[in-house]
Amino acid sequence: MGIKIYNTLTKRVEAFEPLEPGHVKMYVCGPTVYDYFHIGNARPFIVFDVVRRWFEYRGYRVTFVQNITDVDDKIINRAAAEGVSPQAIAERYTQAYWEDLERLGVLPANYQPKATEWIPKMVEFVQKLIDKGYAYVLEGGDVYFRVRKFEGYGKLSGKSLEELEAGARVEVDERKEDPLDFALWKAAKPGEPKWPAPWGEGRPGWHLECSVMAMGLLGETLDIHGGGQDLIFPHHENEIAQSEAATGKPFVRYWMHNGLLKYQGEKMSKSLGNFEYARDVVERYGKEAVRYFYLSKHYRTPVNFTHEAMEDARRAVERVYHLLEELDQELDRRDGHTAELNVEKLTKRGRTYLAYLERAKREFEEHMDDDFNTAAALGVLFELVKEANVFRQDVAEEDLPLLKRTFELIRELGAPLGLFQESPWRQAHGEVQAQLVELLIEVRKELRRKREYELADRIRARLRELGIELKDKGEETVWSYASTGAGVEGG
RNA sequence: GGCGGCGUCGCCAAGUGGUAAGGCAGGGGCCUGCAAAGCCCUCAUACCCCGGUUCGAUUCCGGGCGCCGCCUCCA
Repeated sequence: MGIKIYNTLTKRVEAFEPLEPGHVKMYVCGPTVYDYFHIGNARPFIVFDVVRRWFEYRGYRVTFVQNITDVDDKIINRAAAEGVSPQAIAERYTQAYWEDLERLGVLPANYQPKATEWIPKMVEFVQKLIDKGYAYVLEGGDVYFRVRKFEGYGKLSGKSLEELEAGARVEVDERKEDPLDFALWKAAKPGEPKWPAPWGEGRPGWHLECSVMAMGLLGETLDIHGGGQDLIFPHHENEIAQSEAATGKPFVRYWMHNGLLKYQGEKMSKSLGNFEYARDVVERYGKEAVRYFYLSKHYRTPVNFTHEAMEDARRAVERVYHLLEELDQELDRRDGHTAELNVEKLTKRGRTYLAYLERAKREFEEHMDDDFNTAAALGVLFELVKEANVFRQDVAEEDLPLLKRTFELIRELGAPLGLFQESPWRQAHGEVQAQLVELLIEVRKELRRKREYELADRIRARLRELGIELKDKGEETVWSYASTGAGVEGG
């Protein structure tokens, strides 16, 4: 039935058809590298990471571009404040950006172009707009885009020129032909980074880079362009104007915008000062809790950040890992890892359960296809966890392959969400350590047999302090790495 | 003021024209030497309010109220 997407441009959910069959070309606005990104900034990174993974899950080839804005007022200001070069700031935070994405489990984009590496292309692009009469040069060397000349300005944000004019704030630059016009090129000021251009040295305006790099890497018409809702106006509106003015072709076919993160009821924002760095939140709750936190909501709705919610998310993720661990160890105990699934041999109960597994998978996929409804999909996944927990209580020998199938299915469905792929078990921490733990379990088993509970409990308590959790099941004991703090993440 | 979004259990959050998934928290029980995990039972009868359409609306329409975002750099 295919993937459906809510398109900001049409304000409707539409069936997705890529321009080139089987190949999705998507672009998402990346960071301005002047600081670590905050937990709110992490939302689009995670959301579009999942969009990308879902297309791949569905068999599409995806070319995903995410830019890095490494020349900008904020970088220049920060550099001045620290007394270092803008380049040094940009390099430092570009590096940090990559590190943080990795910590969030976000797959790297296929292309991560830096604005400073595309300046000549941008200059060409501006020249083209000037030649076509869509842009004009002011005396000092600033170049502006002539908004009124572009028919359809406002189609993305739903704004009319009249409204915009009425709402226009006091305009600093009186030399502009029209208050609505926006900067394509900023003339160099003393001490600022600058590049040569036919109309004078300077640097590109913010909107310009996205258009130039997106079209440079993906072609004149993109399938998908994404970003936060706060970018709809003016950023994306301006991108459309300049791109379509230059090429005469539709710039983007599906515009996707994620909702924003609130913090204590207000928008989380650097300028308001009410934010927490993504890296700190990941450190505290683990990457999967952060991903779960976002994915348990629809990507277009606003969400409120609280530590309670992060803690809940952490526990929810833990619940799934507990099941995986139980399944794995049950398979170990009963030599079930190699058993082949053969429907003929299953018990009646097993067949019913298998049918359920298949239905769950289908429902999960349908929800994901429906405008990436990760919240509903996760609902299906947790229902599966529940059913699996019931099923595994009493499994006939013939049905053992279903335990394996359950384990695999959770991994399979978790993969496009970037969840449940970790190994919180022994292999994540090395064989020797695992054998040591098992040795202690052996000793403790003996102690319990002798009813020397005091010592047995001390072993359990001390291991707990080391992040290793023991759970007794009658005579046997299963163990896992505890997930408080960084535990589940393999810490 | 203009544009857009949102208002579902204590908290988070899907969803549907025929009385509502899931997670977290809570209560009772089973299991256990104890614990942890798990299981079973329980946990929305005004789905913001008021009208309307309908045999029937939380779901559609209209009007309110409240909250949020954008209109300025911002994911």
